[in-house]
Amino acid sequence: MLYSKSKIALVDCNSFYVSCERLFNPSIIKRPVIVLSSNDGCVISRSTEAKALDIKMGEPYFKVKKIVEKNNVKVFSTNFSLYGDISRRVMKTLKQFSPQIEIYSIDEAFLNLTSIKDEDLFEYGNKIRKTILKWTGIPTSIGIAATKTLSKAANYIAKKEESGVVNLINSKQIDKILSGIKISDVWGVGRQLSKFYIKNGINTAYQLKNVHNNWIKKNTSVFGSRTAMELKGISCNSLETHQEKRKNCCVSRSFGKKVTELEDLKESITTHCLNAAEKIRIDGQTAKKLTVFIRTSPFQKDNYYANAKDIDLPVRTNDSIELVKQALIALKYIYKKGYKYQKAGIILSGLNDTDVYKKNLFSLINNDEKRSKLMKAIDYTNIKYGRFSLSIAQAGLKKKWNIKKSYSSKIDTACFNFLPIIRVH
DNA sequence: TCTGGGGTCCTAGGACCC
DNA sequence: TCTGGGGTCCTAGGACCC
Repeated sequence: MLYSKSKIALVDCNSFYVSCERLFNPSIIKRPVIVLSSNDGCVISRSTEAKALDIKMGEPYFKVKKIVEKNNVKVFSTNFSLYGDISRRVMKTLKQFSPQIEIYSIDEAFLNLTSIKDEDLFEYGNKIRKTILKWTGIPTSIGIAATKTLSKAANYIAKKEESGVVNLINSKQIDKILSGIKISDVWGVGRQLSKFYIKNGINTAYQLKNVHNNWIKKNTSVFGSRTAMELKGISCNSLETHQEKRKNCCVSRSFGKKVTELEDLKESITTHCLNAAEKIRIDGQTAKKLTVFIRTSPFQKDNYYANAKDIDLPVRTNDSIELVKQALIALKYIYKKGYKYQKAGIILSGLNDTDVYKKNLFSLINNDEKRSKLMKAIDYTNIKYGRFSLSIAQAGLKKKWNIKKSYSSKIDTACFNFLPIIRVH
């Protein structure tokens, strides 16, 4: 008989971006708060109070503006460097509770709690929660179960419970809890699968758990059957405790206002390319292929245009200057006059460690070394003196296409001026 | 007027080989 | 007129995640 003894906790930060903003602005703790995506486009984080006002996740900001104004909702533009920094603090704290941790996203992590006794799990979850709150100020919810999918489900329920912790190990409530979870809310079941399941009379997590294996295997992908198995308590997704390096690196942005000129597109592609190149250099990687893409707004059906161009790099590289050169060649291939462009981006792919770097016949050895030193100098300067202290002229200085950011808290955790002030009398 | 960004994995089908 | 069979590798596109 298959029996899984593993105990996995999913720790998930509540309304993470909102909680980060609240750290530096306690006056908004009880108020409805939302955080917007890049360009102030969509709602990507909502406080409980904002959820209660029926502001939906992912909704375009202009559609909820009325609710926002009427209810005095506090609005923030994204501040990703802040969220990244707080995230690192949370994860560092979590590691103390289990060295076997998989950082799953900026605001959640799976922990292996197999070494904790069953009867102590709930209390242990509580302790994790309290410590994270005390040390970082971030509220969390914790779901504990035998598989990742079940711990996700437990977490989903924990979000709604006062205690913030739900433990399904040895629980007699599992089936009851799964009955209360809509099929579309199951981890791994997206839009398409939901539609398919509902068509076949499967409406809850509990029903999916009880569907016969053969039917699942015949009608869905391995993905589908893994999810169903995990609901039964049989682990199919193991904990990935060491972080793999990324395989692709994409940097893209929508424009603050529509762009028509090649010159502006060149500036933005150059800027994105420099960012992407810096990212892969930091990870010690080089790219084999580069893709540039541009498109008009997909919501504007008339005169829509989207295109992408791949370039196989003659030599795998992370050299900004070489990458920009190739990116601009790619851009010229796909640029067409007469369109109002909404977004542009670049993808570096086929990433590999720099030491796998194989010089081929076309590489000029001396030049490579000089360039590599130059890149190191650029990265060092930009880390020390701030982003874009050193750039190349093609990236432009005016950047009139640059993104909108009207509601930024401008908090920078690397800057003393933003430290909260505590007055002691 | 205004609709994010960055990832991963799976699969089908084509290219290629013997 | 008749046009194999089986295997691997690669990639684009779809689906999913946060």
